[in-house]
Amino acid sequence: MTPPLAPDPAVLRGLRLFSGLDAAALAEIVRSAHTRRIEKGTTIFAQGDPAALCHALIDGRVKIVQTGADGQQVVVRYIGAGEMFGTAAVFSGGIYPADALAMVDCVGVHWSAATMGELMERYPRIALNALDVVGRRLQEVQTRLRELSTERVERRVAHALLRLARQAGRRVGSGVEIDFPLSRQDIAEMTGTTLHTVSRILSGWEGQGIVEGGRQQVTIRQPHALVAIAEDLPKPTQA
Amino acid sequence: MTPPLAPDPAVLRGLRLFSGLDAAALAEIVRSAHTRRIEKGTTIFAQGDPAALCHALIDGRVKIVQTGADGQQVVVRYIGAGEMFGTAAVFSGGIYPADALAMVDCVGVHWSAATMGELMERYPRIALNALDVVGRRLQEVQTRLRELSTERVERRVAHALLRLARQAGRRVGSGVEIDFPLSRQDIAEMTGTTLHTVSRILSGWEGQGIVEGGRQQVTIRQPHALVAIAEDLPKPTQA
DNA sequence: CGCGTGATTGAGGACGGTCAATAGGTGTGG
DNA sequence: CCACACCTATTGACCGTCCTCAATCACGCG
Repeated sequence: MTPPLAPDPAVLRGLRLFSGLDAAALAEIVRSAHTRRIEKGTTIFAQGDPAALCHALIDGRVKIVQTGADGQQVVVRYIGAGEMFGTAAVFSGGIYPADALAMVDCVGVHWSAATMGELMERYPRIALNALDVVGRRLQEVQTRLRELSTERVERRVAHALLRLARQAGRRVGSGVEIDFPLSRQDIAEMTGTTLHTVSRILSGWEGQGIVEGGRQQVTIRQPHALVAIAEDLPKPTQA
Repeated sequence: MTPPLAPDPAVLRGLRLFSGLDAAALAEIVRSAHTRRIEKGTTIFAQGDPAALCHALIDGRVKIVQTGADGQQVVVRYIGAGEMFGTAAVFSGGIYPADALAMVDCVGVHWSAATMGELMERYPRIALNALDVVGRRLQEVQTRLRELSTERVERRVAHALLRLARQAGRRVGSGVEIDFPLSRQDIAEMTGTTLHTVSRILSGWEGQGIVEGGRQQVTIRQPHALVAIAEDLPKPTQA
C-alpha cells in the first residue's frame, strides 16, 4: 500500500457532509478516514457491487455512470472535489447502482459502511447533512428528468454545459472552460442523445462563436447566449 | 360520505420512516402528528412554496408533479398509503420542488419541519430511515432517467405501467388494475411523450389483449407480455 | 339532452437517430 | 524522428419514430 497521505482536516471540514460539526467530531472523522490516490481511468466501484464504502473526493473528477441491460450508458453525474459519492447506496439497499470512474488522477477518501453508520448514530448531524445532500441530488435529477421529457436536444445540451460550467468551470481568457476531459460521447450520455448530434450542435455553436471545442474539451465563450438557448428565449439580438 | 379518520399508530409504525423505533418513540411521534382528511383535487403543497411540513399518506393517492418554466408538466412519482412525501425538500433547500395533488380522497398526516428536525436529532434512526427512503427514490429516478435517455416510447410506457402495477395494482378477475384514476395524459407525463402516442400504444396492446383500457383507468391482463415489451425480448410466442 | 372532459384515430412532417466515410490528434514503437 | 495505429470528432445522406395539427367519438353529468 502507498503510505497514507496526510488527510487534511480542512478539506474534510469543507465537505457539506460534515458541516456544523465541532472539532472533536471532525478529529474523529479524520482519524477513521482512509485517504488514497486514484489513477485516471480507475473504476472506484462498479454497478452491482455491494456498497461497502462511503466515498468523498478531495481532488480530481469522478464520473458516475449507469449501464442498462442492453449496455446503454447514462452519465448520472460528475463528482468534484469536496463532494461525496456512493454514500446513498450504502444506506439504501447496499448495492451501488452505477459505476464510478476516475476521469483524471484523483485523491479520494473513504470510510467503511459500518464506520459511517456509527458516526451517523453518534453525530445525527452527519445523517441530516447526508439527507440534505441526497435530497438536493434528487431534486437535480428530477429536474433533468423534466428537461429530458420536455425539451429538445439543443436545449438539453445547453443546460448540460451550463451545469458543467457551474460545477467544473474554470475562467480562462476566452471564456469558461470545463476543467476535465469531456468527450462528445460523454455529453451525449448526459443529455440522452448521440455523439453525432452533439457534434453537430457544437459545430453550429462554434460557428456562431458561442463555444470553442477541442479534443475532449469545451470552452464556453458566450455564456449568456447559451443561457438564451437553454431558456428558449426568442432571439438574443443582444444582451 | 367521507372516509373514517383513523389516526392509527399501527399505520405510522408501518411507515418505513419510523421503522426500528421503540414504543416510546412511536408514541411521541404519534402525539406530535397532525392527521387530516384531504379531498380529491386538493393541492397539498405547491411548487415554490416554502417547505414547512413533512407529509405522509395514511390512505389515498397523491401525485407529485413538476412544472417547467413553459408550463410543461412531468409526473415525478405517485405516493401511496404508508409513504412520506415533501420531506426531502424540508431538509434540502426548504422549497418544495413540485406540486402535490390528491388524486382521490385521502387521509394524510404531517409534522412541522421543526418538530421533525427535533425528532431526528433525538432519534437518529429516523434520519437514517429518511436517508434510506430518499436514497431509494434517487435510484429510482436515476433509473427512469436512463430509460428516458435510451428507450423507445413503447418500452417506457410498459415500464411505467409495470411500476404502477407494483405500487398501486389491485388483483381483479381479468388481471391487475391500477387502483386510482389515471388518464392517458398522466401516463404521457410519466414517460415523456404525448397523450396521443400513449393512446395509440394502449389501443395496440388492447387489440392484442395485453391491457384493457377505460376512462382514466387501465387494467393489465397479461403482465408477462408487458414485461416482454419492457425488456425488449424477441417475441413472446406464448408463455 | 346538450355540454365538457377524456379518448381515439388520421395525415403529414420534422427532429434526430442510424449508417457511413473521412479527417484530425495523440501516443507508441520501430 | 517518423510512421503507424487508434481514438475522437466531423460531416453527409437517409429515413423512422414520434410529435403536431386536426377531426371525431364516447362517456358521464348537470
